[in-house]
Amino acid sequence: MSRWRPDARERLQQAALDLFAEQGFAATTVPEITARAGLTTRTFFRHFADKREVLYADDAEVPAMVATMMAEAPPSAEPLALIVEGLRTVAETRFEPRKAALLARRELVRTDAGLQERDLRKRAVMSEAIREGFQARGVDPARAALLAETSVTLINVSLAEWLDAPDDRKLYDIILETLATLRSALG
Amino acid sequence: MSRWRPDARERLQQAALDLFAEQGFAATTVPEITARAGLTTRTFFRHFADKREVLYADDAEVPAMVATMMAEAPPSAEPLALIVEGLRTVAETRFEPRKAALLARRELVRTDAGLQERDLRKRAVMSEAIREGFQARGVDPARAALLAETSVTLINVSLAEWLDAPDDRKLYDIILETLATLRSALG
DNA sequence: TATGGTGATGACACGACGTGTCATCACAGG
DNA sequence: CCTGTGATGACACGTCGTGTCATCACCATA
Repeated sequence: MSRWRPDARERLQQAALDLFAEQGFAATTVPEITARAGLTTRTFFRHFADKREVLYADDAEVPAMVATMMAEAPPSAEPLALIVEGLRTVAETRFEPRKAALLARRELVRTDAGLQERDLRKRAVMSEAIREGFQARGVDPARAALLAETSVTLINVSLAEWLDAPDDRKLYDIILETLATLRSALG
Repeated sequence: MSRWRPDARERLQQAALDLFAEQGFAATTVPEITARAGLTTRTFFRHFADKREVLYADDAEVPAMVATMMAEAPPSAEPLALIVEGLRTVAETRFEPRKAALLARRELVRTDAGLQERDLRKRAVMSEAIREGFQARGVDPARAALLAETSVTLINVSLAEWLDAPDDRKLYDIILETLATLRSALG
């Protein structure tokens, strides 16, 4: 038997999610989490930068994934088509299969200002990745920033709607509708 | 003579800004700030919700101002025209006269992740105010959310560009350019 | 003039977060 | 068998932010 039970990170994450669901985010202390996971407080902060990060561990690689997608797309691809295609992949691989978890997280975030700020930061990181992706493709900086912010707006507005929609609604379809709405609004 | 020197809030704000400029945000403690202002730590937190808020005190009333403007605009106004006109007012009254302060704040925010999160939260609050303004005018929820997010994107992308532009460039002109760029990018 | 209310501040304790640092010790590789 | 490595424990510590009670100039009113 090894010195410690394996999967410390996963145990911490599970304990944290359980406790947040039971008593809320703010009311849960890090020592409580680590006690349930059978570890020490210090170890929690070796795996997660802070208490909020544990809620976003599953999304850590998404920006890099987006960057890769953008780098590998054919040079001829139009920015808007690139966005739509990218959002489709992210929607299908990262969001559609996790609706319940995303709903639970949204509920938690709603209750805590600090979590809202962290949520916004994650969006900003995503926007930054997209912006860099466009700039690497030769799009000029101002346009790249604008396209990136707009992409993030598209996914977030659509995501919010999808989370409240019946289960048979596809996120990708909502994204397309949202894009159409945006176009008509700027008409 | 009154029991305490007046303007406690302003003194705290000034002391904080000075110290942040001298030693950075993270390296400055709240007791340092209050010592310089001649007050106690507890008093700081009576005037500002947390250490970061002191940097945003001057913008506290902006969302309410936007809400008022939107409520008072003639019912016939088109959403897009409303946005442009609103951004013009905000640009001229709240941003143009404060370029130096805004540059200094941006520099501080750049150095601290926590400040970045707070900055994003302020944008989200603004977006929320705009969204509610549109909904109160009868715009349907999805469209209102989209218009609000897009408005905030417009002002932020434009603001970033304006802060780096020569002093004779007008923020409002940059906003118009940004809007044109956005239209063409979605075209 | 007296009196009682009010509102801003001080003083103090405290819990929680997050970090620095050193010790421990199973495990892998030579 | 030996040695380095990497994950964890143990512990101290600084900072943030809140709860609570005391203080006391100022003000309104009788």
